[in-house]
Amino acid sequence: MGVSRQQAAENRSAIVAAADKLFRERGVDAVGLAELMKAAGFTQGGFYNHFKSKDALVAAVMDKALTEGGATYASLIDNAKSAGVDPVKARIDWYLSPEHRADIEAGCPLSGFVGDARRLDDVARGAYAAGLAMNLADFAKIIDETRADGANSRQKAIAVFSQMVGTLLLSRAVADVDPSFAEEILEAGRRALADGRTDTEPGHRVGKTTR
Amino acid sequence: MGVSRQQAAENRSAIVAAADKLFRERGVDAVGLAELMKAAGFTQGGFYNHFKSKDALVAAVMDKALTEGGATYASLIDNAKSAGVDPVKARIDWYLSPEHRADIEAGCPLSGFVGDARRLDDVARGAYAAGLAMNLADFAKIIDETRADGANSRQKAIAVFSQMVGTLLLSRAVADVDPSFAEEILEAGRRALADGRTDTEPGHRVGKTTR
DNA sequence: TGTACATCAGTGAACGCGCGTTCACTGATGTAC
DNA sequence: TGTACATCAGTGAACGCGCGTTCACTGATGTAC
Repeated sequence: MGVSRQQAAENRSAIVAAADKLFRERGVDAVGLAELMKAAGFTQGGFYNHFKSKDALVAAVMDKALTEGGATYASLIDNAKSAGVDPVKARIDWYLSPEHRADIEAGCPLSGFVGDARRLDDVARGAYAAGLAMNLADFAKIIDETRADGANSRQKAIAVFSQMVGTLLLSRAVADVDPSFAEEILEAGRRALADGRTDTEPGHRVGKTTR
Repeated sequence: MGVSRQQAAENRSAIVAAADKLFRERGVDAVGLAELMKAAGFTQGGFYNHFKSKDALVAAVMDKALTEGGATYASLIDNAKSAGVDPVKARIDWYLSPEHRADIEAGCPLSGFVGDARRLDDVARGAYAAGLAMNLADFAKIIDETRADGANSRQKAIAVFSQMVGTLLLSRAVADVDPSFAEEILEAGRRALADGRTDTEPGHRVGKTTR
């Protein structure tokens, strides 16, 4: 239909954004290209002007979701710091909130795709692994900066993030069927991380924090 | 072809077993009934003698995997107890082993299906939630029985299990692409749970356990 | 700056293929007498 | 216990459908002169 190069680039982004949303919601296999292109506001045939295959789109989605996720985190942490709030606690509280559990589409892609990553093609799996590595490095850096005892900050970052991911996923898996069970899981995760943070907290604060 | 009732029941089990394996490996959507029936040793048409739809099979798989998973756990714990080993530690060590990470097909179905559970139909989701509830109740009971301070055993069981699931899934997600990263994740999870067990350990043992 | 043409992001129909499901048929198993 | 028949787990071909992908075509954008 004749479209400027800039418009074409924006259209490509719209396709990736629609795919990101639909893939997390229903899984990559369950979303067809016709439906996807329609959701992005186009007709089916245009897809191959932007991507050479569905796999290429999946890789692009992975890349965008994980890069963008990093940026979202960074601003969350900056806000927490400038508001004088403990950025580690801010991150955990957001991660294990009912809001984040409900918002799969815009939530953490590392959780959203963790079950699928293993089954995707090489490029997409590489993007996932790179995104996770970046996220953990960020997290370890924050722990280093805000904790008196920064020793083993990377190991702590991995352990805390694993706890966050496991808690969120289990809570999500049962949320539709048994909401109070889902809430109990979230709460147990929050408490464990609050208690566990005696390890990673500044020396003068020990024990539970009140919420 | 004329087959006894008992043989038919065994054949049904073979279909469920093949589906369990294939669904975990590649995802429910990626496995077709023709391929599935062939893997179980039958032709495509026979499927509907046993299940009224693919969704019904999914529910049956979920039910079988989670019930059976409970039984496997129980025997693991019994063995640990009779060998004089801490059953909580035995469970964690097995869960976060490279062997369990590699063995998705026969491993913990709560991890194997956690990413998919949300997207399955009501019956399958219900089976998943019930399986998780049973597993956590079991785990809490073991903590109660083996720990001096059994207070909040259910909350501890949830938190520890979430950590196990998150660690295993993240490790699995990057295992193909970056094996040493995957190993680092597993190790960080093991250490966190060993340290964290100061909470759930008998009073006279505090601090890291050597491995 | 204006004209002529190549580019390429769109459209929408069509392709072959494999999906879940249905069907007519087979023949040993299980039942009735 | 033996015979006659109904049952039903198998087979394998066929169904319509939606999938990922390809194609011929359109026409505004972008480029060459």
